[in-house]
Amino acid sequence: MSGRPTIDDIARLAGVSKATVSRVLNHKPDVDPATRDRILRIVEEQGFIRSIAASGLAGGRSRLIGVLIPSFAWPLIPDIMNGVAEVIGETDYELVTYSINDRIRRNNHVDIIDRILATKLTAGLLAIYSAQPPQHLARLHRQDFPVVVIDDQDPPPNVPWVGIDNKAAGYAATRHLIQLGHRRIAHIQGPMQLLCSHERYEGYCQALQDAGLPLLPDLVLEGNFAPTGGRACARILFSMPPERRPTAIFAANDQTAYGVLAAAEENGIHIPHDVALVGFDDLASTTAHIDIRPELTTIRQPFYEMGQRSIELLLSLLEKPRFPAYENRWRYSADSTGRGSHIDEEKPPRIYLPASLVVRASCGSPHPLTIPLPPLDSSA
Amino acid sequence: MSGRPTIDDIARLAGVSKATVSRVLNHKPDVDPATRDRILRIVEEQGFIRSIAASGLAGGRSRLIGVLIPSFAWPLIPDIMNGVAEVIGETDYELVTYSINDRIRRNNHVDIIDRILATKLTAGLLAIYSAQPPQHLARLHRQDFPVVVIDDQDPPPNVPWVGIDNKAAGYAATRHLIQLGHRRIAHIQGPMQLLCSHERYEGYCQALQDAGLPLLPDLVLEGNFAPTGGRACARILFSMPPERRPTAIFAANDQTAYGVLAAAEENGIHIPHDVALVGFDDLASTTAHIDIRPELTTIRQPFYEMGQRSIELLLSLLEKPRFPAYENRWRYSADSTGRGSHIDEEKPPRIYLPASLVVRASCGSPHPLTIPLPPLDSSA
DNA sequence: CTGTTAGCGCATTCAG
DNA sequence: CTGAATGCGCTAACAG
Repeated sequence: MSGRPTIDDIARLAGVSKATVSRVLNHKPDVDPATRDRILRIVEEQGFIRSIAASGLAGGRSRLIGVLIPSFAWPLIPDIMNGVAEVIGETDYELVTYSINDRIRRNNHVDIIDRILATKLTAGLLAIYSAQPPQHLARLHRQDFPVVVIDDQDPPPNVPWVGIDNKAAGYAATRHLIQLGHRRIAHIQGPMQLLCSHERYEGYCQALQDAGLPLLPDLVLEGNFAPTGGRACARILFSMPPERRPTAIFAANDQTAYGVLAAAEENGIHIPHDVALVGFDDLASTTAHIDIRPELTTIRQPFYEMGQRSIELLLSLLEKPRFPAYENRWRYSADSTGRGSHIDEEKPPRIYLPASLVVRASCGSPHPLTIPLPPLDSSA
Repeated sequence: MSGRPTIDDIARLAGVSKATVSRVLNHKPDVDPATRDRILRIVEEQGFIRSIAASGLAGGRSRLIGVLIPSFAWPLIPDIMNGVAEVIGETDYELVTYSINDRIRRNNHVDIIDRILATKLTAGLLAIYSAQPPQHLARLHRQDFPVVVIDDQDPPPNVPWVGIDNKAAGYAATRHLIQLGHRRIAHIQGPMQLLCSHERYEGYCQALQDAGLPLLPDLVLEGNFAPTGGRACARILFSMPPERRPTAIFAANDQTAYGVLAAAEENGIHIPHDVALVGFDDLASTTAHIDIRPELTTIRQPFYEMGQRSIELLLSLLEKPRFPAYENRWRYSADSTGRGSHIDEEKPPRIYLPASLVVRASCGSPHPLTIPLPPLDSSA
């Protein structure tokens, strides 16, 4: 008892065997309520926290959750991670972060996924927006390693996934501009290697079509999800003769829209007076720290909730009894093509979170307004 | 050998005892070079990575590094963490992130520091910009728990620390404006609970004094390190009668400067023509993702390097032989007041990294220009 | 320089 | 419902 208390100390103090203490700590049902309470009280008094390393080793199941992120500088990460951290903070799990580094890891025969598997350090993995080929994740999943994917570009079938309906959101953004009376609506896409870029574009096309508007190829340009791309594309659009120039732009994300704003200023184009602008993402961590004028009408992705839900889902994969499944907590849409995966018997592994349209000044709205998107309406 | 190889498998394949394998893995010097190579080859072939949990348990020294961050959304974090992750990626250590959540943790009798100590999960801690009272960190340090602090508001004496010389940087920013010919230079401070806000302000005062300029109290306002504060303060400054209005503003960080830009636009004030503006930080993760016009003249803090150096320092605290100390790699300035701490015999635990002045359009410079700051010249 | 022996702190059998 | 025994995978003393 010189250092921190160990489970033996607690057992001694409680007058029980350490096996019983262990049972209580692991939420086993078959313990006498009285002794359970006594043990918990002593645990509390002593400030006892059991060693994650030891219990992981002994039980074969660690209480560390891995989070794989492309880069800490990817703007979505802070928002998502705050949600992740909030849920983890309520549990006795901790977070191990793996980031995909530009530079080579020391042992470059073994990639990160191998490393995650080989160290057997973490009990499960949350993969955020992975730039890794999804097959790697599929491999993990196939090996019965619990994985949840957030917004991956093309989630392997049956890998649990949390995200939004990008097509519906693209549809809503475009429809908003149409309802404002715009007829020449441009779209600056995200990088077309990403599935979400395609989906948002599909929503754009669908909205035009549903409104009987023509899809004008000149008004669709591929950006890069960064201001540089938005700026370059907007310059092209703004240099068009007035009669062909768009009166509104749907940018595939906010950063692209920032580039559009810069280009507009260069060209003496006033937003929203001359051109209306809609973005996509509405990151809390960004909007709190910069001061973009005019404020952007945009699609808000619920990143914080994505973080929460994805960790909750992962935890339920790890310990169903403690962290019950979410049958009724969210809307989900089943991928019914699964065959053979052990996850098949589960509820479908795709969780769609509701996005919303946030109307602000860049479309001419005097007062901000948040409009929830309707449930998966227009999805083909 | 059905699952992942274990150290026994390697030992068997190499025809040695597992103790020897362990010695090799732990970089012990006393192993026959030939067998060492053979073992390493087999380790490589098998893709063997030893369990962090088990080796931590057995050796009493884990290979997990804790990183304590206030919030993932704090803008400095991505830049720093990328540097941290790069160094960690070269080692066999992994990162455990602890973030200070607004909400209560489940067991709120035990704060995060206690938790970090109690789980004995991590071998050391990097505390970034902690909003926690520094005494907590001092407690860790006193318990011989290896800690390194980045840019903490008031680092306890003798706790290893990595950062910049804020006073010198504030001095350089202000002097730049003076050299441009400005005489009425305002300063929008950071929140004055933070030490760095005081230091930057001191640099500002010193620069004015050295130039024989009066310190005008009306021109010093306290912001909050966010655009809202910058905007509010700038409105006050811009509403002053022309003869008292500043011709230049030194904002204590870039986010504050963004607020100034917004206020300028509101008031029809042109930057840099009417008012020159200097910021502070120059975060790579921010500038890459937004498109602020005009581009900000600012002080660049080497956050990526801070991340790298702080982890290297922490690693050297943990394993001096493997990760040698940094006697000659950086300039440092000793805090010679230490008494009794075991770190005393070490090289001084304060590492000052060089900042630089980045000249851009917000001061009227047509072309960006980076000027390294001179070594700790003007520090009192 | 190397093998043998004991645990690290805990979860999990298996009896009772 | 509970205690005693066994071992997770690895490192750290020991001897040799």
